[in-house]
Amino acid sequence: MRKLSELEGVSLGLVRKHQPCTAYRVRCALKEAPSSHWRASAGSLYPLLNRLEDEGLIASTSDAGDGRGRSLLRITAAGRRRLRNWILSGVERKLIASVTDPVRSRTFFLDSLDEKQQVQLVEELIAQLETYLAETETHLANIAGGEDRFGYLGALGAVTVTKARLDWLRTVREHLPDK
Amino acid sequence: MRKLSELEGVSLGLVRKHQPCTAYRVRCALKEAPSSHWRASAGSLYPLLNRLEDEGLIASTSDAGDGRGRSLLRITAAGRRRLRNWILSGVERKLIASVTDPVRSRTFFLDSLDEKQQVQLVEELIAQLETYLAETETHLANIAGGEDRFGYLGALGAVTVTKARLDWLRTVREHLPDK
DNA sequence: CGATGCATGTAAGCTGTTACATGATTGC
DNA sequence: GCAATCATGTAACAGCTTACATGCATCG
Repeated sequence: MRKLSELEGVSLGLVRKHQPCTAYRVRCALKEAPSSHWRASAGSLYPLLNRLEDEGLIASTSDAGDGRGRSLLRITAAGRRRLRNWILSGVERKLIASVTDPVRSRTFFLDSLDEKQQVQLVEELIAQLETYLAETETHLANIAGGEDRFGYLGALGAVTVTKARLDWLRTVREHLPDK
Repeated sequence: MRKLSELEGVSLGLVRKHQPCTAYRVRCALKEAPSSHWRASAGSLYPLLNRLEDEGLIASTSDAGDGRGRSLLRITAAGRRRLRNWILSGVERKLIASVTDPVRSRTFFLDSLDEKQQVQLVEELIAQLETYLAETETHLANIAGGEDRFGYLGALGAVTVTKARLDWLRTVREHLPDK
């Protein structure tokens, strides 16, 4: 039984959460959250969902009441088992440590810039991260009080981590000379 | 002038930091930090560095004193310009927001598990993250006091974010029933 | 009746991985 | 002399992206 990729796991979970729903709906769900890493391009999602259907993890029924040839997706019993399996696979060391951050990657080489540029860049990054933090907080506020407890907790994670990144960037700023 | 990929930017920065050094040395540098996302497989790095050389961003001189056919890499003036360019590209919204976290992705669908499994998984994740945090802290302590200021600040970022993820996971635990 | 959104898909490409293969050097 | 490390590379594939293409539905 092959391992599900990250996008496959997330997509399967979203089908379960929104079922019955179209593939298009899953795409939108992937794009809704500001913290979502996925571009959820049509080019990845449609073949991916077809693959999951071929493996019997989701089932589709064509919607007779709609002329757009759309099909409604549902997770199957086998799909639920595989989803649980995918969730439990999250304890692997490799996954725990695989948090990427392009901002942090660049910080390592900040001494390539002269001091004036360093200050300018870091301050700009702080401003951008503040905007992004506000977006994640708004999103969190929007889903607060809803019935999706774990959706809320996930969004809370995005806010918490963004705050930490911002704190850290401010520390970096303090290590640079004043203007 | 094509855009450098993340790994290209990081590799170019590492050549600059460790020059003159072998490609193998760059690979090791990528694997040293516990927070490094990159597997830095030979299959990606060697072709990548050859590409950077073809574009004149790094220069190699074969080491006559070594029979292993190894070559020593240095960054060129054009390479330094491109590296600065890559660092400054970090302010793009797309990059700011592209922080992936497989643990968080899975949290969204935790209601697929029964409560007992939820508690067990989250506690296991907390334990794993604690171990990982200890690794990043050890690494930070190892490079503290060295002359690489931004290397230290980058590693500090990894520790800060890991602490935040752990805090958040403990909050998730509190939302689950007691044992 | 035209713009926007819903809905699905293909083709080509980018960026990285794993697995395999080779050989020299160094230290015990 | 044998194992571990240094050193470089190729082939196949995985996973996702962008760009393109198509067409119906809905609302003003």
